[in-house]
Amino acid sequence: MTRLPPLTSLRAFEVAARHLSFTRAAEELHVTQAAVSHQVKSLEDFLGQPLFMRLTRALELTPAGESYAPVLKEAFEEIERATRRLMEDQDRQGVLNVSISPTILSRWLIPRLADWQETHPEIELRLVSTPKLADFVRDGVDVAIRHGQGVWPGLAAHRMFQAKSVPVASPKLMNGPAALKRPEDLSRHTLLHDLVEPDSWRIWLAAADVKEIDPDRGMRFGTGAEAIQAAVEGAGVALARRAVIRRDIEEGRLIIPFEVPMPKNFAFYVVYPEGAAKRPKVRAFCDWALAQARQDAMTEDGEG
Amino acid sequence: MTRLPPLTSLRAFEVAARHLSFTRAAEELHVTQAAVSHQVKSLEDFLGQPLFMRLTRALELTPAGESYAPVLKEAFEEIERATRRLMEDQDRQGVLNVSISPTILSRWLIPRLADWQETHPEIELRLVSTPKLADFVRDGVDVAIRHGQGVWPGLAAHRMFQAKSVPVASPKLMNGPAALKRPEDLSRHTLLHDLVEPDSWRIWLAAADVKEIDPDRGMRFGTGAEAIQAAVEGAGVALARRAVIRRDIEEGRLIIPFEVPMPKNFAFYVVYPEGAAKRPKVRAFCDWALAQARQDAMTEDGEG
DNA sequence: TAATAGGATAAGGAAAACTAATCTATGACC
DNA sequence: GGTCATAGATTAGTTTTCCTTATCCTATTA
Repeated sequence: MTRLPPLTSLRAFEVAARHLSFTRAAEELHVTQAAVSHQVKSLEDFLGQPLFMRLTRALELTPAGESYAPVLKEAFEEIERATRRLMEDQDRQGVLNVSISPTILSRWLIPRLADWQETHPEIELRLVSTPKLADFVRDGVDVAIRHGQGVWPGLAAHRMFQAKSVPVASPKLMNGPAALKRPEDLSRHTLLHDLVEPDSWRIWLAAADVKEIDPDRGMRFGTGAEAIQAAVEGAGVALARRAVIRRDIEEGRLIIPFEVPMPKNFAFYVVYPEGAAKRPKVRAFCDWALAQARQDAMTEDGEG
Repeated sequence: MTRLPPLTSLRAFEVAARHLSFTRAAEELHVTQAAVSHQVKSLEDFLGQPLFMRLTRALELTPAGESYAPVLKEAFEEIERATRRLMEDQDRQGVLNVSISPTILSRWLIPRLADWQETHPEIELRLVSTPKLADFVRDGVDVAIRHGQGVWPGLAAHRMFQAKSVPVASPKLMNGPAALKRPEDLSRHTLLHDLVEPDSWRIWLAAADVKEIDPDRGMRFGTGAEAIQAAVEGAGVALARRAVIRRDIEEGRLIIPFEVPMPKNFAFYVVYPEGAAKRPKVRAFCDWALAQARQDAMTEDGEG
């Protein structure tokens, strides 16, 4: 099979030909005008002939471009239609697979499930609660709620709410020579990790600007609840969401020795494969979850 | 318009679906098996569903893949057909525009023009002899003969023959305190440049492993012939092809003070836009020029 | 004639794509 | 039933491509 021109440049040309404007093509493609200009130029170089005549405040297609553009338009539309069809077929069954970490499942989603069933009786949620991040394709997951910085390659992410973790420890650890006064004092205590968010200490220590402590040392637990239990028993210092340990604080089993400001983008996100943005069920869940999160923000003010 | 999946991954999937093998798809695309594997995976991630079932020594399309592949095949074939049509339309007129530097035009092409007219009477060559590298699109050039390392982005290049340059100077410069004995001695003489190959001294000095001399200093002339004339008159040291200065050497006007081995890939190349590889006229010229160059190699042995 | 609109261009940086090396699974062969 | 060969997956690192920022250029238009 013959070598095709670079597909990115074909796409840029097709859009530019439709708009007869590099600037507007750039908007459609969510890139800059310079990018489109480059791509079209490189396609012209490949073909060895110009596709546009650059007039003063207008573009015009050359005869070559004139004959080329409609074919490309048709080809890309075909691809687009097929892609959409593929996505929609996935939505035939009334089931939506949601991957979600155990903590946020029990603390956040379960209490709101009644609302979901009321507003979307036709869509049955199938909840996959794994500590590890799900692989969308392999695990057949449609949408997930994840903790992170909002950037996952190939995935679309919408911020729900900030998930600020604070260090918690037994009050016993506040006295003595190793008393927890400043973040640096953590070097003399055991860090309690959980596998649901294995990076939380790394993130926290970076935010606290503590470089001397190896974020990987300490003990590992399956879930956050187990790590917190260990903290209650004085085994070390865990990271926990404020909402989760409110009761323990009030009843004196745990204290928060100190806090540091966390970057805003560490938060919970609704996440799905980029191509799934148009799937009605994914859309429905995403919209619902974000609306719920917005409500939280209003009523609880600074949850998590 | 809806977001399309990454086009590179669509292409990889389409080829893999045709072969039902990542390995063979990789061959067709001139990449490695790992590249295809990655691309297909990323497409599956984008779509949120698998397109292949990986059996043990075979690939099988999932129903989704089954319905997707033929559409893509058709779309890419359409693009391919349109591209070929575009290239062939360029060949309507019986004229081929050739960009070529003045020196090689007079020294190499002109003597062989009769042969071209004999073997390809239907194609009229239009020779564009510019010192500077031609812009294929803007200058309407179909094919060029250029000097370089054989790598130009977006262009296909076929090596014709090596173009080894040697330093030449008047015999007068061989004596006295600044006598030319080793490449380092050039620091005490004027470098004579020409605009046709403005980088030749830079390349030569790099090959000679001389770092102390600024390759840009010296005098500049329009053509190699002028620079050589200046060398004859003792103005400095020029770089010239052996064939060009043979007479001057024999008659004692110039000498070659020393030589250094030059990398093999510095040579003259037949060059055209990648997409033009299938154009009959470009093909014809390219084949002819390469055949001529091969003949040279046999009869002259080490020309240039 | 200054302001504006739209494209071109250069240089540097970010992201995607590719490679090399290695690993895994399984069917074939003796 | 052990060993070999085949084909895809995976990981880490590199290369290439692509994109952006900033600036320039030209022709209109106010």
